Amino acid sequence: MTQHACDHDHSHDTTTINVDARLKAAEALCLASGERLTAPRLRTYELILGNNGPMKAYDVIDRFHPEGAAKPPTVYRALSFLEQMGLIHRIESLNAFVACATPANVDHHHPHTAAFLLCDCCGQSEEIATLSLADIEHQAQHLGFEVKHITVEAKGRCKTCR
Amino acid sequence: MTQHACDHDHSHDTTTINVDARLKAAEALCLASGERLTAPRLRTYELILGNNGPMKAYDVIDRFHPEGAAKPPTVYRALSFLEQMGLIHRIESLNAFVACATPANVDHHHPHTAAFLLCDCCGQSEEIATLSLADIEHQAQHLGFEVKHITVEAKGRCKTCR
DNA sequence: AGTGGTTATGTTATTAAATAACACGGACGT
DNA sequence: ACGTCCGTGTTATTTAATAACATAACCACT
Repeated sequence: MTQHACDHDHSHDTTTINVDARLKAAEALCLASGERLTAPRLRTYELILGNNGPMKAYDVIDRFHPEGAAKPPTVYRALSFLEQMGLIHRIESLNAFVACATPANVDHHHPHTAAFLLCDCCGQSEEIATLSLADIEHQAQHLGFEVKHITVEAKGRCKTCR
Repeated sequence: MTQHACDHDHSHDTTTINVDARLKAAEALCLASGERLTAPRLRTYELILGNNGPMKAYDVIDRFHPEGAAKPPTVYRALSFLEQMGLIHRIESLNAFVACATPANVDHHHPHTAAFLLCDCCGQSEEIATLSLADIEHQAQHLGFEVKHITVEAKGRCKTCR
Protein backbone atom coordinates (compact mmCIF):
# COMPACT_ATOMS: atom_id res chain seq x y z
CA MET A 1 0.00 0.00 0.00
CA THR A 2 2.60 2.60 -0.86
CA GLN A 3 2.26 3.99 -4.34
CA HIS A 4 0.86 7.36 -5.25
CA ALA A 5 -0.02 8.00 -8.84
CA CYS A 6 -1.37 11.34 -7.76
CA ASP A 7 -0.75 14.18 -5.38
CA HIS A 8 -4.12 14.44 -3.73
CA ASP A 9 -5.34 13.71 -0.27
CA HIS A 10 -5.19 10.13 0.91
CA SER A 11 -6.70 10.60 4.33
CA HIS A 12 -9.43 8.16 3.36
CA ASP A 13 -6.84 5.42 3.44
CA THR A 14 -7.76 4.25 6.88
CA THR A 15 -9.04 0.92 7.99
CA THR A 16 -10.68 0.08 11.26
CA ILE A 17 -9.94 -3.48 12.21
CA ASN A 18 -10.16 -4.73 15.75
CA VAL A 19 -6.79 -6.38 15.69
CA ASP A 20 -6.98 -7.99 19.11
CA ALA A 21 -10.33 -9.57 18.38
CA ARG A 22 -9.02 -10.93 15.09
CA LEU A 23 -5.95 -12.37 16.73
CA LYS A 24 -8.05 -14.09 19.37
CA ALA A 25 -10.41 -15.46 16.74
CA ALA A 26 -7.45 -16.74 14.77
CA GLU A 27 -6.08 -18.43 17.84
CA ALA A 28 -9.39 -20.16 18.42
CA LEU A 29 -9.63 -21.16 14.80
CA CYS A 30 -6.19 -22.72 14.79
CA LEU A 31 -6.84 -24.51 18.03
CA ALA A 32 -10.02 -25.97 16.61
CA SER A 33 -8.19 -27.00 13.43
CA GLY A 34 -5.32 -28.63 15.26
CA GLU A 35 -2.92 -26.04 13.87
CA ARG A 36 -0.47 -23.94 15.80
CA LEU A 37 -0.56 -20.18 15.67
CA THR A 38 3.10 -19.82 16.53
CA ALA A 39 4.97 -16.62 17.31
CA PRO A 40 6.12 -15.77 13.77
CA ARG A 41 2.67 -16.57 12.38
CA LEU A 42 0.97 -14.43 15.00
CA ARG A 43 3.38 -11.58 14.46
CA THR A 44 2.94 -11.72 10.70
CA TYR A 45 -0.83 -11.73 10.99
CA GLU A 46 -0.69 -8.87 13.47
CA LEU A 47 1.35 -6.75 11.10
CA ILE A 48 -0.93 -7.41 8.16
CA LEU A 49 -4.02 -6.70 10.23
CA GLY A 50 -2.51 -3.45 11.41
CA ASN A 51 -1.41 -2.35 7.98
CA ASN A 52 -3.54 0.01 6.04
CA GLY A 53 -4.19 -1.95 2.85
CA PRO A 54 -2.26 -4.71 1.12
CA MET A 55 1.19 -5.27 2.58
CA LYS A 56 4.33 -6.42 0.81
CA ALA A 57 6.22 -9.41 2.15
CA TYR A 58 9.33 -7.33 2.56
CA ASP A 59 7.46 -4.74 4.57
CA VAL A 60 6.50 -7.52 6.95
CA ILE A 61 10.12 -8.62 6.98
CA ASP A 62 11.32 -5.12 7.78
CA ARG A 63 8.87 -4.48 10.59
CA PHE A 64 8.94 -7.96 12.06
CA HIS A 65 11.36 -7.18 14.88
CA PRO A 66 11.62 -3.88 16.76
CA GLU A 67 15.37 -3.93 16.21
CA GLY A 68 16.13 -5.43 12.83
CA ALA A 69 14.57 -7.29 9.93
CA ALA A 70 13.45 -10.90 9.91
CA LYS A 71 14.82 -13.48 7.51
CA PRO A 72 12.68 -13.89 4.38
CA PRO A 73 11.85 -17.60 4.85
CA THR A 74 10.44 -16.92 8.30
CA VAL A 75 7.91 -14.52 6.90
CA TYR A 76 7.15 -16.34 3.66
CA ARG A 77 6.40 -19.49 5.60
CA ALA A 78 4.08 -17.62 7.92
CA LEU A 79 2.35 -16.02 4.96
CA SER A 80 1.74 -19.40 3.36
CA PHE A 81 0.28 -20.71 6.55
CA LEU A 82 -2.02 -17.76 7.05
CA GLU A 83 -3.18 -17.97 3.49
CA GLN A 84 -3.97 -21.66 3.84
CA MET A 85 -5.94 -20.94 6.97
CA GLY A 86 -8.00 -18.38 5.10
CA LEU A 87 -6.83 -15.56 7.34
CA ILE A 88 -5.14 -13.57 4.60
CA HIS A 89 -5.33 -13.34 0.83
CA ARG A 90 -2.53 -12.92 -1.62
CA ILE A 91 -3.04 -10.18 -4.20
CA GLU A 92 -1.27 -11.59 -7.23
CA SER A 93 -1.17 -8.43 -9.25
CA LEU A 94 0.52 -6.53 -6.43
CA ASN A 95 2.71 -9.19 -4.90
CA ALA A 96 1.10 -8.29 -1.61
CA PHE A 97 -1.05 -9.68 1.15
CA VAL A 98 -4.16 -8.43 2.86
CA ALA A 99 -6.19 -9.68 5.80
CA CYS A 100 -9.33 -11.52 4.80
CA ALA A 101 -12.37 -9.35 5.41
CA THR A 102 -14.47 -12.33 6.44
CA PRO A 103 -12.04 -14.84 7.91
CA ALA A 104 -13.08 -18.33 8.74
CA ASN A 105 -13.84 -18.92 12.38
CA VAL A 106 -14.53 -21.84 14.64
CA ASP A 107 -18.16 -22.07 13.59
CA HIS A 108 -17.73 -21.16 10.01
CA HIS A 109 -14.92 -22.60 7.91
CA HIS A 110 -15.06 -21.15 4.45
CA PRO A 111 -12.12 -20.91 2.15
CA HIS A 112 -13.98 -18.66 -0.23
CA THR A 113 -13.22 -17.08 -3.56
CA ALA A 114 -12.56 -13.46 -2.88
CA ALA A 115 -12.63 -10.62 -5.37
CA PHE A 116 -10.76 -7.38 -4.91
CA LEU A 117 -11.09 -3.82 -6.07
CA LEU A 118 -7.59 -2.37 -6.08
CA CYS A 119 -7.07 1.35 -6.39
CA ASP A 120 -4.09 2.26 -8.57
CA CYS A 121 -3.83 5.54 -6.81
CA CYS A 122 -4.10 5.18 -3.06
CA GLY A 123 -3.31 1.48 -3.02
CA GLN A 124 -6.33 0.60 -0.95
CA SER A 125 -8.11 -2.68 -1.51
CA GLU A 126 -11.73 -3.53 -1.06
CA GLU A 127 -12.71 -7.16 -0.72
CA ILE A 128 -16.07 -7.89 -2.23
CA ALA A 129 -18.10 -11.05 -2.10
CA THR A 130 -19.16 -11.81 -5.59
CA LEU A 131 -20.33 -14.64 -7.71
CA SER A 132 -20.40 -13.04 -11.10
CA LEU A 133 -18.28 -10.64 -13.07
CA ALA A 134 -21.32 -8.50 -13.75
CA ASP A 135 -21.51 -8.28 -9.98
CA ILE A 136 -18.06 -6.80 -9.88
CA GLU A 137 -19.11 -4.02 -12.20
CA HIS A 138 -22.26 -3.47 -10.19
CA GLN A 139 -20.56 -3.39 -6.84
CA ALA A 140 -17.75 -1.26 -8.18
CA GLN A 141 -20.26 1.21 -9.55
CA HIS A 142 -22.08 1.24 -6.26
CA LEU A 143 -18.80 1.99 -4.46
CA GLY A 144 -17.82 4.63 -6.96
CA PHE A 145 -14.87 2.55 -8.11
CA GLU A 146 -13.83 2.91 -11.73
CA VAL A 147 -12.68 -0.46 -13.08
CA LYS A 148 -9.89 -0.38 -15.64
CA HIS A 149 -8.87 -4.00 -15.82
CA ILE A 150 -10.07 -7.28 -14.39
CA THR A 151 -7.84 -10.29 -13.83
CA VAL A 152 -9.49 -13.68 -13.64
CA GLU A 153 -7.32 -16.73 -13.14
CA ALA A 154 -8.54 -20.17 -12.18
CA LYS A 155 -5.92 -22.60 -11.00
CA GLY A 156 -6.37 -26.32 -10.92
CA ARG A 157 -5.88 -29.39 -13.05
CA CYS A 158 -6.68 -29.87 -16.67
CA LYS A 159 -8.45 -32.90 -18.05
CA THR A 160 -5.40 -34.88 -19.04
CA CYS A 161 -3.48 -34.06 -15.88
CA ARG A 162 -6.16 -35.17 -13.48
CA MET B 1 5.24 -23.43 -18.78
CA THR B 2 7.86 -25.56 -17.10
CA GLN B 3 6.69 -27.13 -13.90
CA HIS B 4 5.68 -30.72 -13.39
CA ALA B 5 3.85 -31.63 -10.24
CA CYS B 6 3.53 -35.14 -11.63
CA ASP B 7 5.37 -37.72 -13.65
CA HIS B 8 2.78 -38.53 -16.27
CA ASP B 9 2.58 -37.87 -19.95
CA HIS B 10 2.46 -34.28 -21.09
CA SER B 11 2.22 -34.88 -24.79
CA HIS B 12 -1.08 -33.03 -24.80
CA ASP B 13 0.87 -29.86 -24.12
CA THR B 14 0.87 -28.76 -27.70
CA THR B 15 -0.59 -25.71 -29.27
CA THR B 16 -1.18 -25.04 -32.90
CA ILE B 17 -0.85 -21.37 -33.66
CA ASN B 18 -0.18 -20.05 -37.11
CA VAL B 19 2.67 -17.83 -36.03
CA ASP B 20 3.26 -16.16 -39.37
CA ALA B 21 -0.38 -15.24 -39.78
CA ARG B 22 -0.43 -13.78 -36.28
CA LEU B 23 2.66 -11.74 -36.91
CA LYS B 24 1.23 -10.34 -40.11
CA ALA B 25 -2.04 -9.49 -38.40
CA ALA B 26 -0.14 -7.77 -35.63
CA GLU B 27 1.81 -5.75 -38.13
CA ALA B 28 -1.41 -4.62 -39.80
CA LEU B 29 -2.94 -3.81 -36.45
CA CYS B 30 -0.02 -1.66 -35.39
CA LEU B 31 0.06 0.11 -38.69
CA ALA B 32 -3.61 0.92 -38.39
CA SER B 33 -3.09 2.14 -34.83
CA GLY B 34 -0.12 4.31 -35.69
CA GLU B 35 2.14 2.17 -33.57
CA ARG B 36 5.41 0.60 -34.59
CA LEU B 37 5.95 -3.13 -34.39
CA THR B 38 9.71 -2.79 -34.00
CA ALA B 39 12.25 -5.58 -34.09
CA PRO B 40 12.35 -6.33 -30.35
CA ARG B 41 8.57 -6.23 -30.16
CA LEU B 42 8.21 -8.52 -33.11
CA ARG B 43 10.79 -10.92 -31.76
CA THR B 44 9.16 -11.00 -28.36
CA TYR B 45 5.74 -11.65 -29.82
CA GLU B 46 7.17 -14.34 -32.07
CA LEU B 47 8.71 -16.14 -29.11
CA ILE B 48 5.53 -16.00 -27.07
CA LEU B 49 3.43 -17.20 -30.00
CA GLY B 50 5.81 -20.09 -30.54
CA ASN B 51 5.95 -21.07 -26.91
CA ASN B 52 3.79 -23.85 -25.69
CA GLY B 53 1.83 -22.15 -22.93
CA PRO B 54 2.59 -19.15 -20.73
CA MET B 55 6.16 -17.95 -21.05
CA LYS B 56 8.31 -16.31 -18.42
CA ALA B 57 9.95 -12.97 -19.17
CA TYR B 58 13.37 -14.46 -18.52
CA ASP B 59 12.71 -17.27 -20.96
CA VAL B 60 12.07 -14.63 -23.58
CA ILE B 61 15.24 -12.90 -22.50
CA ASP B 62 17.26 -16.09 -22.79
CA ARG B 63 15.98 -17.05 -26.22
CA PHE B 64 15.88 -13.58 -27.66
CA HIS B 65 19.16 -13.82 -29.54
CA PRO B 66 20.58 -16.94 -31.17
CA GLU B 67 23.90 -16.24 -29.46
CA GLY B 68 23.26 -14.76 -26.06
CA ALA B 69 20.56 -13.31 -23.86
CA ALA B 70 18.86 -9.96 -24.27
CA LYS B 71 18.91 -7.28 -21.61
CA PRO B 72 15.85 -7.37 -19.34
CA PRO B 73 14.56 -3.86 -20.13
CA THR B 74 14.46 -4.65 -23.82
CA VAL B 75 12.09 -7.50 -23.24
CA TYR B 76 10.04 -5.96 -20.47
CA ARG B 77 9.38 -2.93 -22.62
CA ALA B 78 8.28 -5.09 -25.50
CA LEU B 79 6.02 -7.08 -23.21
CA SER B 80 4.34 -3.92 -21.96
CA PHE B 81 3.75 -2.78 -25.48
CA LEU B 82 2.29 -6.07 -26.62
CA GLU B 83 0.05 -6.19 -23.61
CA GLN B 84 -1.23 -2.70 -24.28
CA MET B 85 -1.94 -3.66 -27.86
CA GLY B 86 -3.99 -6.60 -26.67
CA LEU B 87 -1.70 -9.10 -28.36
CA ILE B 88 -0.62 -10.84 -25.19
CA HIS B 89 -1.94 -11.25 -21.66
CA ARG B 90 -0.03 -11.22 -18.44
CA ILE B 91 -0.78 -14.08 -16.08
CA GLU B 92 -0.35 -12.47 -12.69
CA SER B 93 -0.29 -15.63 -10.65
CA LEU B 94 2.49 -17.11 -12.76
CA ASN B 95 4.56 -14.05 -13.59
CA ALA B 96 4.21 -15.12 -17.18
CA PHE B 97 2.83 -14.05 -20.52
CA VAL B 98 0.68 -15.77 -23.08
CA ALA B 99 -0.52 -14.83 -26.56
CA CYS B 100 -4.10 -13.62 -26.63
CA ALA B 101 -6.35 -16.27 -28.12
CA THR B 102 -8.50 -13.70 -29.82
CA PRO B 103 -6.23 -10.74 -30.52
CA ALA B 104 -7.53 -7.43 -31.72
CA ASN B 105 -7.21 -6.86 -35.43
CA VAL B 106 -7.69 -4.05 -37.87
CA ASP B 107 -11.44 -4.54 -38.04
CA HIS B 108 -11.99 -5.46 -34.48
CA HIS B 109 -10.30 -3.62 -31.63
CA HIS B 110 -11.26 -5.17 -28.35
CA PRO B 111 -9.18 -4.97 -25.24
CA HIS B 112 -11.25 -7.60 -23.51
CA THR B 113 -11.32 -9.11 -20.07
CA ALA B 114 -9.86 -12.55 -20.40
CA ALA B 115 -10.18 -15.42 -17.99
CA PHE B 116 -7.70 -18.26 -17.76
CA LEU B 117 -7.73 -21.86 -16.67
CA LEU B 118 -4.20 -22.65 -15.51
CA CYS B 119 -3.14 -26.24 -14.97
CA ASP B 120 -0.88 -26.66 -11.94
CA CYS B 121 0.49 -29.78 -13.45
CA CYS B 122 1.36 -29.36 -17.11
CA GLY B 123 1.44 -25.58 -16.98
CA GLN B 124 -0.90 -25.19 -19.91
CA SER B 125 -3.32 -22.32 -20.01
CA GLU B 126 -6.71 -22.09 -21.61
CA GLU B 127 -8.16 -18.70 -22.33
CA ILE B 128 -11.90 -18.62 -21.97
CA ALA B 129 -14.34 -15.90 -22.80
CA THR B 130 -16.55 -15.48 -19.83
CA LEU B 131 -18.80 -12.95 -18.25
CA SER B 132 -19.61 -14.66 -14.99
CA LEU B 133 -17.82 -16.67 -12.39
CA ALA B 134 -20.48 -19.33 -12.63
CA ASP B 135 -19.45 -19.48 -16.27
CA ILE B 136 -15.93 -20.32 -15.25
CA GLU B 137 -17.13 -23.31 -13.30
CA HIS B 138 -19.35 -24.38 -16.18
CA GLN B 139 -16.71 -24.02 -18.83
CA ALA B 140 -14.13 -25.65 -16.63
CA GLN B 141 -16.44 -28.57 -16.03
CA HIS B 142 -17.11 -28.83 -19.73
CA LEU B 143 -13.37 -28.92 -20.39
CA GLY B 144 -12.74 -31.41 -17.64
CA PHE B 145 -10.73 -28.88 -15.70
CA GLU B 146 -10.82 -29.14 -11.94
CA VAL B 147 -10.76 -25.67 -10.39
CA LYS B 148 -8.95 -25.32 -7.10
CA HIS B 149 -8.70 -21.58 -6.69
CA ILE B 150 -9.95 -18.52 -8.50
CA THR B 151 -8.24 -15.15 -8.43
CA VAL B 152 -10.34 -12.10 -9.24
CA GLU B 153 -8.71 -8.70 -9.12
CA ALA B 154 -10.15 -5.52 -10.51
CA LYS B 155 -7.79 -2.61 -10.90
CA GLY B 156 -8.86 0.98 -11.23
CA ARG B 157 -9.59 4.03 -9.15
CA CYS B 158 -11.57 4.25 -5.97
CA LYS B 159 -14.22 6.87 -5.32
CA THR B 160 -12.02 9.35 -3.52
CA CYS B 161 -9.10 8.96 -5.88
CA ARG B 162 -11.05 9.61 -9.02
C1' DA C 1 10.68 -39.55 32.11
C1' DG C 2 12.71 -41.48 27.65
C1' DT C 3 12.39 -41.97 22.82
C1' DG C 4 11.24 -41.34 18.17
C1' DG C 5 8.56 -39.11 14.64
C1' DT C 6 6.69 -34.92 12.98
C1' DT C 7 6.37 -30.15 12.41
C1' DA C 8 8.19 -25.53 12.72
C1' DT C 9 11.98 -22.45 12.98
C1' DG C 10 16.80 -20.50 12.24
C1' DT C 11 20.32 -19.57 9.02
C1' DT C 12 23.10 -19.00 4.88
C1' DA C 13 23.06 -18.56 0.26
C1' DT C 14 21.11 -18.22 -4.15
C1' DT C 15 17.80 -17.57 -7.75
C1' DA C 16 14.10 -15.07 -10.05
C1' DA C 17 11.58 -10.87 -11.39
C1' DA C 18 11.43 -6.17 -12.39
C1' DT C 19 12.83 -1.36 -12.67
C1' DA C 20 15.74 3.08 -12.39
C1' DA C 21 18.48 6.16 -14.71
C1' DC C 22 20.72 7.94 -18.45
C1' DA C 23 22.89 7.95 -23.06
C1' DC C 24 22.15 7.12 -27.93
C1' DG C 25 19.73 6.78 -32.30
C1' DG C 26 16.23 6.82 -35.66
C1' DA C 27 11.62 8.45 -37.49
C1' DC C 28 9.01 12.33 -38.78
C1' DG C 29 6.92 16.77 -39.26
C1' DT C 30 7.97 21.52 -40.32
C1' DA D 1 18.42 20.72 -41.69
C1' DC D 2 16.40 20.94 -37.08
C1' DG D 3 14.18 19.83 -33.13
C1' DT D 4 11.31 16.64 -30.86
C1' DC D 5 9.25 12.34 -29.88
C1' DC D 6 9.70 7.77 -29.25
C1' DG D 7 12.11 3.71 -28.82
C1' DT D 8 16.35 1.27 -27.81
C1' DG D 9 21.00 0.11 -25.55
C1' DT D 10 23.37 -0.26 -21.39
C1' DT D 11 24.76 -0.45 -16.54
C1' DA D 12 23.36 -1.06 -12.14
C1' DT D 13 20.20 -1.84 -8.58
C1' DT D 14 16.09 -3.10 -6.30
C1' DT D 15 12.49 -6.26 -5.16
C1' DA D 16 10.55 -10.93 -4.63
C1' DA D 17 10.95 -15.65 -3.53
C1' DT D 18 13.05 -20.16 -2.67
C1' DA D 19 16.70 -23.97 -1.87
C1' DA D 20 19.04 -26.53 1.32
C1' DC D 21 20.26 -27.94 5.62
C1' DA D 22 20.79 -27.55 10.71
C1' DT D 23 18.35 -26.97 15.09
C1' DA D 24 14.62 -26.89 18.20
C1' DA D 25 9.88 -27.52 19.90
C1' DC D 26 5.78 -30.43 20.19
C1' DC D 27 3.42 -34.71 20.76
C1' DA D 28 2.29 -39.47 21.21
C1' DC D 29 3.62 -43.76 22.91
C1' DT D 30 5.79 -46.71 26.01
